[in-house]
Amino acid sequence: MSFGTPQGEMPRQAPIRLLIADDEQLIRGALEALLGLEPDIEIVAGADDGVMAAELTLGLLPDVCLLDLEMPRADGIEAAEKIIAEAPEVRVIIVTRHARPGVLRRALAARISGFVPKSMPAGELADVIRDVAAGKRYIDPEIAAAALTAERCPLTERELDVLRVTRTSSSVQDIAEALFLSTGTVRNYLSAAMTKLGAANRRDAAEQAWQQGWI
Amino acid sequence: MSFGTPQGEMPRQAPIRLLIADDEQLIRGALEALLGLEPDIEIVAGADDGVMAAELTLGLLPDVCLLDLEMPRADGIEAAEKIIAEAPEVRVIIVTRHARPGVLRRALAARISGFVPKSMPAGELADVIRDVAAGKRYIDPEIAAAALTAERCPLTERELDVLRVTRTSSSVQDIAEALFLSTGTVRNYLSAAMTKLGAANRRDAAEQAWQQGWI
DNA sequence: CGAGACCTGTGACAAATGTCACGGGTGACC
DNA sequence: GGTCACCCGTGACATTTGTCACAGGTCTCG
Repeated sequence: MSFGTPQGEMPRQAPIRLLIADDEQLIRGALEALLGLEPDIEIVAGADDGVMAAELTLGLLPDVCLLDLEMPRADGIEAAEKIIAEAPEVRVIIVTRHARPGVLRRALAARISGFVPKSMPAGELADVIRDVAAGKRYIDPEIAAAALTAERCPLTERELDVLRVTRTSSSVQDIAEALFLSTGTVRNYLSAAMTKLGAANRRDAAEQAWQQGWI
Repeated sequence: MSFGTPQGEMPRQAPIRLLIADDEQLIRGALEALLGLEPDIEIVAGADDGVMAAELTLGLLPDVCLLDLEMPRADGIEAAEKIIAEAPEVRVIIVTRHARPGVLRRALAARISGFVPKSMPAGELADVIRDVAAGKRYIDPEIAAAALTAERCPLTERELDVLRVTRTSSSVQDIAEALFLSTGTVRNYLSAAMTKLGAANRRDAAEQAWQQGWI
């Protein structure tokens, strides 16, 4: 378009090399179309899941990775951890549908550079990518505020374990077997968690903990 | 681009007028970018939810509506029902993340013209839109096969009602109050549904019925 | 060392849940 | 008219779940 002619006060010589990971092909293709319109962004690869995203990233070393949070095999944060551990110069942006406060904390702990919800206007995404490529950070202000006002987790490690399994088990018996505990112990943990969270039953408690991003 | 010059054997005079509804702005914007690249497609509006989609459609009368299934206020099928009832000449395509067999049946009953999963390659979407605009139908073959092999619902109307409420209520008492029934009756319906579905508890039964698209 | 938090377990109890048998009512279909 | 499916309810029963008190173990911190 502009034959590389500098336009702004700080022109970037090479285009920003971008990798996009999203398990929904339609969405990934649409994002590629959206960002492909930007002259200073070059899409170098697309990935279907977290494992593939990490592998491609470590091979191609793009400037920026756009990772969906919900993906098979490895979620966006797991992929980000692997990427940043082995190629810390790559900047990672997490995109998510349901932004839970605790997830942002997990993402920040993984040292990601950007965190945006899918509710963000499409026109702003390219600017976020440019900021991140330039070494800045971008955290969605709504989610950041929610994460700051959210109280920290009152549950113990074991209570969290039990709630985690609760989400996929139907009976206390199942939970106990999965964790190699007696049913009585499981019920004690569940009762404690329910009391702390003010939940009426274990499923509500597990749902609350999930919403908060604690599990 | 082509100044209206016929290019194919059956050139369409005017571009296809398209409305896109998706509650996630980023996705909607990306789809607009993707489809905006097609010279024969003109995006006339975007909507954030099902109610807004129906209102805009009835006002603008686009050729084709692309509706996300999961939306606030009214889901894609509810919006499609309203649109097709009042403006049957508008073609509707439903796009969905989790394609459950029963949902396809509901969508077909609403007389939609297209049904595509978000796992579809982005490049094919424009072709589907063209086919649909030309009066054809496009149903994703995977989902169609699943819908044909899926057995039909063994549950009675009332059992389905109870399972529907079960998904959002925590106790039998709540379900009974929501449906103006006695708790005993609710437990009987639940027991019957659980037996028919081979579920261990009411939540599993509700989950199964949901997965099948029966509720 | 003592206090306190956490992990794990038991036993007892009340409430919620699921199962079963049974009753009466309606409406459709043969 | 009889049969059948469905709707709605009751009552009795076993199981599951949630609550509570308590107890022994580890580990950390002052």
